[in-house]
Amino acid sequence: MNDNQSTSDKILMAAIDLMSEKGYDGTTTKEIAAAAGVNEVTLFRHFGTKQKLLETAFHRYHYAEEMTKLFQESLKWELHTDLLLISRTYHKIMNRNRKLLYIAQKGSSSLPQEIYQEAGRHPRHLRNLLTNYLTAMMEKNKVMTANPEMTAMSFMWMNYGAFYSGLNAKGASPDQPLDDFIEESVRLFARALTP
Amino acid sequence: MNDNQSTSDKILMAAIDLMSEKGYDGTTTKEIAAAAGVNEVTLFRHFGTKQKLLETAFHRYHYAEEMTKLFQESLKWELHTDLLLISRTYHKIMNRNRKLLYIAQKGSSSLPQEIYQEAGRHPRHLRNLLTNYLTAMMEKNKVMTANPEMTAMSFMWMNYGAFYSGLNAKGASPDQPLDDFIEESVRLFARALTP
DNA sequence: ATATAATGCAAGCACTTACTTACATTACGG
DNA sequence: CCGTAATGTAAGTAAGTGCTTGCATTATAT
Repeated sequence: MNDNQSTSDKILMAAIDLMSEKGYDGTTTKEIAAAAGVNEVTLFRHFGTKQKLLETAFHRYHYAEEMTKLFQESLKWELHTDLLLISRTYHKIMNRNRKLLYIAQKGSSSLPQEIYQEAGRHPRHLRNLLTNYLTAMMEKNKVMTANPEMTAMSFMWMNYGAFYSGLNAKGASPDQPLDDFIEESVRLFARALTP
Repeated sequence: MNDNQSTSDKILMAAIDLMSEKGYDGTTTKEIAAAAGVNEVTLFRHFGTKQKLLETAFHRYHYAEEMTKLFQESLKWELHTDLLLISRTYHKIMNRNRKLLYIAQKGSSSLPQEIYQEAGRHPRHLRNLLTNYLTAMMEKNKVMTANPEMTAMSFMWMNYGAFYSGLNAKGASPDQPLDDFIEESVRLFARALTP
């Protein structure tokens, strides 16, 4: 049981890579083992089951508490500056866990529900934080909107859409278009919400 | 070959229903036949292959020319009114083909590329139409933005995100939250872009 | 009423997949 | 250097999958 860290990791990484491209059902244990440069039996000795293998991978999906901390500590209560920071952090987190999110998105009939819950946690959390922020800004007379929750949703969905439409799909892509989008969209929201 | 329309349709509908939930790989031909109330052999006699069955289903994905016609005929050159119409039409089209889009989104290693292309056609098309519209509105001094293409993308991704996050996932849902979102988000964009 | 086409049924085939077992080989720390 | 743990190799199992075949049954149209 004293896992050779390196071997387990190689298998996990290979599984994540393949499954994020071909889905859980479409990826075989033989493929994973081959991609990891390891015998298929070793895979089963480490994880017992294909499903447990993926669950282990998702366990490493450490939900970033970054967002909570950001909302507690780093906000300047200046709309444009804050939205920019929020959007950039959002994409950083999503990007870091991109492959796992893709796996959850593709889904499968034989996948434990826990995985989908984990994948949906971050967006729901952000929606709440953002709604509260906008409400507080309204009380400071620094934001004007008829419906802070819907405004928060709009901002979230815009970034969600940008992420899943593969804006930053390539591995070490230059990220320039992403930055352009973030700046332009934040400018738009700031202008719309400023009283 | 003179297909009994009703039988073929039952099979196609069952396939779309199941695959949109469990993915192409996760759905068996036996299941499809059972859900259609038909013998599995009948399925193969009609479509020959599981893959050809899905391709036939996608052939019914009649890409709505509605959008093009809308941009040619129905625009009032009044920002708020036009964005509202565009957003509503977008969600109408997406919703009509929701299940097929879900199948493409889940994907599979053994799915013909044609299917993904078809699924991506509508968003790309809308982006172009919307960019051109915003540019024209700028020339009329009715819209102000530094980057019409990015603005179009932002609007598109926002609606794309709202759609895929399952805002309207339930079959005959009341659609009230969707309407709320559309109105609030259009108001926001109109305010941001009005000079 | 009879020919023709569409469907059902039972069985099976060829192949893949997740997973197992038994045994040989290597790596490695005390 | 030796014992133990980790890995490789080969073979196989049980179940599931897409798909086929042969034949019986039902519907439909002329």
